[in-house]
Amino acid sequence: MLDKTYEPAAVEGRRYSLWEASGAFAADPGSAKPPFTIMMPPPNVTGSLHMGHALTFTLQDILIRFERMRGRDALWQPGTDHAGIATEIVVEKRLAEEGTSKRALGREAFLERVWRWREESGGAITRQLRRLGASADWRRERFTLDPGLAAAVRRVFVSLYREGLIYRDKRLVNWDPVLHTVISDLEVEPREAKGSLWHIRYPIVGLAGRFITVATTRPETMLGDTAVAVHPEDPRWQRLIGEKALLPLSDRAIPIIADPFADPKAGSGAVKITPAHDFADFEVARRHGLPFINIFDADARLNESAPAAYRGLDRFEARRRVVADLEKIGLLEKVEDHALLLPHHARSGVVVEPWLTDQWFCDAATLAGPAIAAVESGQTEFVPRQWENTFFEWLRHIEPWCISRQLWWGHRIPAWYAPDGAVFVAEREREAREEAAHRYGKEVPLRQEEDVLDTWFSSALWPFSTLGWPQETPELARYYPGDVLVTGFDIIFFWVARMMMMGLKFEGEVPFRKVYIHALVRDEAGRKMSKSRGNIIDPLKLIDRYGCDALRFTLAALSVPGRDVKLSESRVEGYRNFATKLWNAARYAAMNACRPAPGFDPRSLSLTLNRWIIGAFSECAAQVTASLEGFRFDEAAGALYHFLWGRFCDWYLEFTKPLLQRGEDRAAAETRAATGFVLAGILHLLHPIMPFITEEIWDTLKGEGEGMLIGRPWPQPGPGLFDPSAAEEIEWVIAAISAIRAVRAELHVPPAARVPLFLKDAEESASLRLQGARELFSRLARVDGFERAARVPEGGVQAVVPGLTLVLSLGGVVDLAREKARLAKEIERIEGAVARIGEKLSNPQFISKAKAEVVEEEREKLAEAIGDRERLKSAYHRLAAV
RNA sequence: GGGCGCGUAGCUCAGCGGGAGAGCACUACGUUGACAUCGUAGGGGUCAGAGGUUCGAUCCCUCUCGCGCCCA
Repeated sequence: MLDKTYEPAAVEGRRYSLWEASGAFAADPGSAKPPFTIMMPPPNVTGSLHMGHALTFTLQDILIRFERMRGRDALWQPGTDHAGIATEIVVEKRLAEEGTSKRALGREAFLERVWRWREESGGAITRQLRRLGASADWRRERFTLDPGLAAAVRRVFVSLYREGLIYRDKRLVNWDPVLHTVISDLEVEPREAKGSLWHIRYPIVGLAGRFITVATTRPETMLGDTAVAVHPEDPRWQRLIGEKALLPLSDRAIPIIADPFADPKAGSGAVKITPAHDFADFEVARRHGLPFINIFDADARLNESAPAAYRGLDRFEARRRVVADLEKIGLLEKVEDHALLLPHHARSGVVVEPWLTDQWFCDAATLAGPAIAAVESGQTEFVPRQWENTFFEWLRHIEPWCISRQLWWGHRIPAWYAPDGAVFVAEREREAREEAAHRYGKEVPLRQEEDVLDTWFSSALWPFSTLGWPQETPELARYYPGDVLVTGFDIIFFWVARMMMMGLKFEGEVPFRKVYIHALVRDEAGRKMSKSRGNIIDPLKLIDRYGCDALRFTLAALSVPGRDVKLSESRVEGYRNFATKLWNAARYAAMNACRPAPGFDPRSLSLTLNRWIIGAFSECAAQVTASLEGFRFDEAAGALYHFLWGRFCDWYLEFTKPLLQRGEDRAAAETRAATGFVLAGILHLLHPIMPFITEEIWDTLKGEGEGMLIGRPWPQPGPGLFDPSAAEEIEWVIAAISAIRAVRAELHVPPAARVPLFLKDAEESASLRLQGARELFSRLARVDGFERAARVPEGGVQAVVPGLTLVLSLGGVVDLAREKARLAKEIERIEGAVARIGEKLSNPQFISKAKAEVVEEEREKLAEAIGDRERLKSAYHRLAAV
C-alpha cells in the first residue's frame, strides 16, 4: 500500500539507482529495434546545474524516455566539455589563493593540477544531472579531452590543414589582455558605457594653419594612425584628398584618403584610420594598402612603436596622457559626452582589445556551404522553423574562424616548427619529424606549437567523435546521424552550425535530422537570470522542496515554442500538487482493489461510464503522443493535467464510488479493471515527464513478470475506443450535476442538505439519461426524488439543461424576487445567443459561402439554444404564477 | 540600420478564421472514508490601437504605438 503522502526525497535516489543498475539507460548496438539518438550538448565541466540546464535536459529526457517506450533503441550520449578558458580561470583562482600561479607552475605542472581538479570537482554536473532524472547512457560518457576524442581532433585538424582549410594568418583578433588569449567574436559582449568623443585637429602638411578634425572615442590609438579618411563625395574635404596630415604627438605624415567608410553626416566627416586596432579600419587599410602599426603589447601597454614618451603605459593611462598633451598643444578641439558599446570578454569581464597577431584560422566560409545547403534542402530541420533564418544569416556572412587559443588546457595544436620557422602539421610528433627529416635531409629539432584549439573545435566533432570516429565502429554506423539536437538559440552559432559543418565534411551526412530550439529560462518578471541580479533560482533547491517531477512538469508545461520560460516558484508548487493528486488517486485505486486485470478488453465494456473514461483516455493518449512528436511539451503536459485531474479524478472516480461500495458484482469488477487500466495508462503517458512518481506507483500496480515502467511499451489505444454516445451522455450528466451545484451554491443551500428534485419539460432521452444516473445525481448533487412534477412546488428553483428542466424544491427558503431575477438574466443571455445565431443563419451569404458543416453546426446550436430558451421562459412563467 | 518575436482575465500564458479559455491569485462555502499539497461554486477581458480582406477576424494582411531578443 502507498504511504499517506508522496515523499520525493525518499523515492528519487532509490528509483534512479535501480534504473541505472538495471541497464535501462543503455543503448544496445546489437538491438533489432530502430535507433533513436540524441547527442547531449556536453555541459561545461566547471559548471553546476542551473535552470537552463534543467530545462534543456528535462526536454531531452522526455524525448528519450518517450521514444524508448515507443520501442526505439534510444541512445542519449552524455559527456562534458573541457571548457578551456572557464577551467583555467577556475584553477588559476585556486592557485592564486595558494599564492602561486599558472606561469610559476609551468605548463606540465599546471596541466597536472587541472586534471586533478577535474577528478575532484569535474563530475559535479553529471551527478546533478542524475538528480534531474536524466536517463543518459552513462556507460558511454565522454569528455572532450578523452584520448579517442583527441585523436579525432588531430585527424580533423591535419586533414583540414592539408586541404588548405586550416592556415596561419596575421589578422585582427579579439584579445583579452589579462588572460593573454584570443577569444571568439561570439564571446565578445558589447556593454553600454558612458565615454567621450574627442575631436582632434590634425594639421595639414604644407598648408600652415589648416587642420582636418577627426573625432574618436579612443584617442590613445592615434599613435597608430596611418591615414585619415573622408568620404569621396564630401565637398568639405574634396580638396584635401591626396594631401597629408601631420599626426600630432608622433609627427608622422599620414595620407588623407577617400573612402566611403567615412560618414559625412558623423562629426566632421573625417575619421582617423588605425588599421592595427580597429576592425573597420583594418578593412579600409587593406583596400588602400596602408601600413599596420601595432602599438600595443600583449598586456595592452604601449610598445616600442609608440613615441618614447608613452612606451610602457597602460592603454587607459595612455589615453589620459594623450588627451592632456593634445590639450597642451592646442589640438584638442572639443570633448563631448558619448554613449558607446565597449567590447567585453563575456567570461572574464575584461575590455577586449582588437590586436594584430599570428593565429590559426579555419576557412569557415568554405565549410559553411554544405551546411547551408543541408538546411535549405530540409536534410536538417529547425523547430521552430524561424531559427533557420538565424542559422543562415550567420553562415552566409561567416568570417574566418580563429581556432587557436593562448591557453594550456585544451587540445594542443598538432603543428611543429623547425628552427627556420617552417611548420609541419601531423597527427603525431613522429610523423612531423619524419616529414621534416625528409624535407631537410637530416634530423632537425622541432618545437611544438604552444597554442591549443578553441574548445568549440572539439565540440564540433561531438556527434561523431563520441561514437568512435575516425574508427568505423558499429556505434557510428548505427547512431549517426542523430535524430534531434535540443538546445537554446544562443548556441546556434557556437555549436549547431559548427557541428553541421564538421559532420557534413567528415561523415558526408548531417549530424542530426532536427534541431529543436527551446526558450531561455527567465525569472517571473521576464528578466534573464544572473548572479549579479541575484534572481537565480537553483533547480536543485526546487527539487529538494517540491520534488524532481514537479520541476520537470513545470518546465514542460511552460515550454511553449517561441516564448521564453518565465519560471515562478508558485507554478512548481502547483504541479507538486498535481503529483500529489496522482498519488492520492493511486492510493484510492489501491484501497478499492482497482488494478489492471489480465485479459481486460477495453473494447467490450458494458458500462457507459467505463466506455466513456476509456474513450477519454484514448483521446488523451493520442493527444500526448502527437504533442510529443511535435515537440509540444506544453500541450502534452496540459492534456495529462486536464485528463487526470479534470476528468479521471473529478468525475470518473466519483461516479464509480457507489458501484464499488455496493459490493462485488460484474459491474464492480469491470469498473475496478477499467480504473486500473486507465490509471496504468496514465502512468505510462506521464512517465517521460514525471518519471519518479510514476515508476514508484507502477511498482505497486504491475503484474507478475512485468518490468519497470521505464522499459514498458507506450500506450497505443487505437481509434476504436472512443464511444461518442457514451461521451455525450456522461458529459451531459456532468453538465447537469454542475448546473444543480451552481444553483445550490448561488442560493446558499447548505452543502450537506439533501434537496428533492423534480423534472419538468423533459424530453424522453434526457429523462432516461437522468434516471440512469440517479445515483450519481443523488451523491454528487445531493438531490432525491426525481419525480416528474405536475406543477412546480412552492419554493421550487429551476435549472435548465439540454432536454429538461431540473426543479429543486427548497421549501420556503427561496427569495422569489431574487430567483426571478436570476432566471431573467439567464433568459437575457440565451436570447442574445439565439439572436446572434439566428442572424447568422438568416444571412444568405453565410448559407451559401460558409462550409456546410459549419452551417449545420450553427443550426444545431440554434435548436439547442431555442430549447433552452423555451424551458427558461416556462420556468419563469411558472415562478411568476406562484 | 537589418532580422526575429511578443502585446488575450490581477499575474503567467494557451487558442490563431465560425461559442474568449487554462493555471495561479482573489471571494464565498465546505472534514460526503483517495486527496485541505483538497472539494464545490463565483467574480474578473472594447483579445494594444486604426484600417483592410472575408458571409464572418482575437486569429489573415497593412500601418501605428509599446516591449523584448539577436546581428551590424
